[in-house]
Amino acid sequence: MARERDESKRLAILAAAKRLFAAQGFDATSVADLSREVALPIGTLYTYFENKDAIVQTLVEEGWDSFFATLSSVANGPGNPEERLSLVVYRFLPELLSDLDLISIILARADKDDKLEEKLERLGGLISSLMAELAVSRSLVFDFPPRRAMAAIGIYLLGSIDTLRVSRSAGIELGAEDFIDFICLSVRSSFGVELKDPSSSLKTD
Amino acid sequence: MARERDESKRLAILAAAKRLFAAQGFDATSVADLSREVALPIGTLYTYFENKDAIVQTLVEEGWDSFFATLSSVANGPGNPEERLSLVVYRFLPELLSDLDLISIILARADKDDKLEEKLERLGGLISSLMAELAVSRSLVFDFPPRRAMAAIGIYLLGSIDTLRVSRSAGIELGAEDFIDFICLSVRSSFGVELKDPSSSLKTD
Amino acid sequence: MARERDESKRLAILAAAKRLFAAQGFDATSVADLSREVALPIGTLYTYFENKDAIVQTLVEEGWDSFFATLSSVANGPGNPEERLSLVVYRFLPELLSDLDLISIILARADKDDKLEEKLERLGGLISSLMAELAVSRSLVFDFPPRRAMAAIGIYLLGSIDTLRVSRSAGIELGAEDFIDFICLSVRSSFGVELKDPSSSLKTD
Amino acid sequence: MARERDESKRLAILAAAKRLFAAQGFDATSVADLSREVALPIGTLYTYFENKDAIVQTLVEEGWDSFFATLSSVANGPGNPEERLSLVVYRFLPELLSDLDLISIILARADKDDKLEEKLERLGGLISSLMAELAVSRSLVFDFPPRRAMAAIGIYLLGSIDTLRVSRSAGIELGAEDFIDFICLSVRSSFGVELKDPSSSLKTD
DNA sequence: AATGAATGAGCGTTCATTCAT
DNA sequence: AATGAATGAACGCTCATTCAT
Repeated sequence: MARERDESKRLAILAAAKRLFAAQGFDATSVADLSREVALPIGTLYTYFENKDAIVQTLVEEGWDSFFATLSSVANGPGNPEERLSLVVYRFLPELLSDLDLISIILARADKDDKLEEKLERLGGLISSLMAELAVSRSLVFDFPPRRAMAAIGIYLLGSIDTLRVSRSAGIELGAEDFIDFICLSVRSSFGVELKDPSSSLKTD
Repeated sequence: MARERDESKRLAILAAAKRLFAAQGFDATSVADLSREVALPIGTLYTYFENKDAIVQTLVEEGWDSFFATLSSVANGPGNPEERLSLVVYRFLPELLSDLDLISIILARADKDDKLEEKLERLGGLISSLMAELAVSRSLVFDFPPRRAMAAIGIYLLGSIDTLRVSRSAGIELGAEDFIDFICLSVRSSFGVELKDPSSSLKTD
Repeated sequence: MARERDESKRLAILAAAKRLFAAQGFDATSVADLSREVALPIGTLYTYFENKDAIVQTLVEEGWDSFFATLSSVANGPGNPEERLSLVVYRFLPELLSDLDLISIILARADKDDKLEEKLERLGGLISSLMAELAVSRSLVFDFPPRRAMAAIGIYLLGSIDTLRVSRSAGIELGAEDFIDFICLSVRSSFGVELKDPSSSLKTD
Repeated sequence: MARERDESKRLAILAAAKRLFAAQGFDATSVADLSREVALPIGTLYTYFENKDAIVQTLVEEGWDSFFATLSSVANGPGNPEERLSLVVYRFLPELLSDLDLISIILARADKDDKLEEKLERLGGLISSLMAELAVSRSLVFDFPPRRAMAAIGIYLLGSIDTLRVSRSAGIELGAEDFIDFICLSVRSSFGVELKDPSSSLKTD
């Protein structure tokens, strides 16, 4: 039998692509660069991916899948709405911000993603329904029509991501905790909900 | 080389470049594309700009200059801090968001901008000092250490910009007013300051 | 390498190659295309043939062998010269024209065939000697020096083949019978010999 | 002003392409080969032709145009039908056969030519109407239904061309005069028309 | 013996920049 | 000064063949 297709090579290609595409951009990265980075001949890259575009697309799709998996396990998981919102902020957001390379690529290629609307709707839906549950549990009337909800989610999420990205480019040291800090502040002053870090809650009470 | 003779041609090149770079990206736009779009021979482009990169750089620099001019005239202008903050939100932000092409380019090339840190500091400084004035005038103690201020400004500004950009790519219709609406809401609940549209204030009082 | 084990696989490869090489050309057909068409792994093709070129060469050689077998059985067979010439036209020519794929390949690769001269001489010899017999039996003096004979045979044979091939490309519906019809006409007016379809001759006399 | 587009370069490219495409085939000739043969950098070839395919297409189209120009000037020219048919055979056919490289390419790419039907109809029309005139002038009733006429023209024309091509590949020395000789013989025995070489007719009468 | 992943030279094409005019 | 044809390195990708399994 001939050699088996080697998943570790596929993953190595994706990892190298993530590094290079984030660092220098998709167009500025040649397949030859990629082949050098991953230490595999050019032809081999084409054994694992149909073309250069398929590499970014896989990166983006698997990235969203992973983010969605974390987000929905947290947003639809057990616990009351406050706890789940805390998890979104203290678990999901740091995971998101930890993969700055991937989100740089996702943002840079948003305009080429033809399932983007679907993804945003899904993302918006998950967070909106969590907010709605929170409103019900608190007997509050949140005045959040869809457009305002969309704007709010976008601003907090994309704002955190992009500020992190840009500040890193500028050599300014901001970290995930700075955004979490600000979002908690905003949530408290807007909704009167105090989000607590679930990992430290074990100790406090 | 680069002998600026006819300002209208120079501006036409920049305008065409803004359109094309925003629509298809810097790398995907050839100098020949640009020459076709602006209906000027390739050689002429090189009379006005040293090379392709100098075109984006000029676009980015003049864009920031224009944004700064508006922002500082408003932030350092006459009126009390509340009024000036209102102008930032109701005058500066719409101007910023109206030039989506330019900010797409600025964001996409942030990582190549070697004066980015300086710009962000200047931007942060302008807004931070306005916030500080607001605190003094209101006798409030805003707990806004530099990192939190940076995060806040980044989130609102970049969040608005990028949400607008991404939503447009996804075919979702959000407009500047949705972001203004959300930011006013946030400012009110965080600082207790009610921002009013200055254009309508003429009539109310 | 090239260990002929399973004759049916070898034939399947040749049949698939004939189809693809005729339809898209030798250079435009990849070994991978061929492997897909014949539903056999690439490696297996190399078990049956040393390389891609050996496949066309085999196709061409076996094609000529088959044509020669038919032609010489008919030209050297029983019957008087008129009957045998009729068989050449009514039996051999239709067989030749029925395998348009093969003759397309043979013609397209004529310039790479290093036994071409030998083949043409053999072909010319078979037909020339039949014509000579016909002359003797009719007590005619055919003025057919070798060059004229060569030209005549080439024109009728290659002319029929190529006109059929080209007309098919152009979507014009010409069939073997049109060429037989014309050749019979030419033979009658040139040599005064009436060629009759041997299959119908059973009935007529 | 910049350099002017240089027609002599365009022609040099076409001439080199004719040589190489005829000698080794279109697919087997790389653009780099062509650039070497014509002693012009690769990029320059793309200044004159959109792509490799456009080069053959130009070659084929301009080739047909030239053939048609000769053929129609001769077939529709002055003189009685016999004289004009003589010119077709003694003027047009030698011109056709003299450019063996070009006709090799035309034949090899017939299946990619999407105006082939149109060309064949035009060619068939020119010759058919000349034959019809000949019939009228001779008060003969030629029994040439379209399919038979098509077959006849194809056989003589393509047969001559392809026999010449193949015989040259095989190292057999046949020349245009051999085909002219055979065609005159066929015309005489089929139609009773004696074709005379127009260049020698000056002397004979 | 049978396989199909691996390979890398070579393909057709592009394009930022130069420079003869 | 203004031009656009010229350039050639570099691009993304293919594929006949090999060889580890």
